Amino acid sequence: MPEGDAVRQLATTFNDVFAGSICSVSSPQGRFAASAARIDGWRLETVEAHGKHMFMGFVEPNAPCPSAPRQWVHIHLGLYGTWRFTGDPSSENPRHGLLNRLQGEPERPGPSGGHRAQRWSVTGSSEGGVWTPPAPVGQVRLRIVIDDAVADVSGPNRCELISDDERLHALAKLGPDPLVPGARDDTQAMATFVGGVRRRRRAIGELMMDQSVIAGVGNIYRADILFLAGISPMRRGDKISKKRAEDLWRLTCDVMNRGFAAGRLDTMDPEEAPREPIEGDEEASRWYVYHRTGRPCLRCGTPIAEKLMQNRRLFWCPQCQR
DNA sequence: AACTTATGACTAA
DNA sequence: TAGTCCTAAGTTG
Repeated sequence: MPEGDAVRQLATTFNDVFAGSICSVSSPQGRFAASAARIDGWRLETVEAHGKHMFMGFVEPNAPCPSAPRQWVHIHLGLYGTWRFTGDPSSENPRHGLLNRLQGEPERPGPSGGHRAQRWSVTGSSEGGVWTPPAPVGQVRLRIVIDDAVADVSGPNRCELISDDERLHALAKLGPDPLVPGARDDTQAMATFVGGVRRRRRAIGELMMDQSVIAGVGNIYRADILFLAGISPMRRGDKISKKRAEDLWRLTCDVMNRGFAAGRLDTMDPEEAPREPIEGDEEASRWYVYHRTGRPCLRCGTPIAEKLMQNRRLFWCPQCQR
């Protein structure tokens, strides 16, 4: 159940642990079997994230020319897709910062840090120096196995094998991604977002979830970022000033990058979090308004409101957001 | 066993 | 706006 920060984390994990390796690709569940067979034994070259979409680029290991076309596995996890990872406990592959960490090494800072929200375990059987991953659990659409790690995805909304052109076509439908490095100060990206908002009469609460306006924002971020921006989710895009829209872009970059760096979708500024957990309001230490219907706003005490917007639950503070 | 919920997005009407 | 798709976990009976 990811928003853009989690998808970018997943891409980072794949680049850290799986990229460069020859992969056994299969579909234990069967629904991706034909496509999996086409790239079984290929090398995973690179993994890219844009918004909630992930593209895994595979190349033939003995491709005749270095610029041979890739085949991309295009994954969109949707509402409840998940990846599960398992690593060989005896692996000493230095790429596995993650595995090292799970075996007790201190956290590694930097851009590759923070995989905490991912489901990793270190297990499987080893005989004669050959690691065998555990059997897939549940409905595994796609399994990718390398020498000392396995990744299983279940429940993806989309899982398809596509060409370079098809990938570009998918990317063309997406708005700017606030998690692309440098996005905050990318005047082009900001202008695209600001234009996408101010050109429309639709409510900003809907526009923030529209992946063609801004890619990667989901139901938690839209609620809490609009709270932090002090903007009512019902305000029409064309009724938002240029300056407010620009501030909203920078705020979104800041908040989502914090979530990405932390490996956890928390929007709360630690300074503002309640000093002690509030009975029956556990969300209050993570989020300002998300999932806090009827609870007092952390800033003004007004009960948090809820209504359905585009069939998703929307939360906001009627006092703080105008 | 049935029902509800979830950080999503598409299509038809 | 309603229906559809994808899956697992939690709650209710």
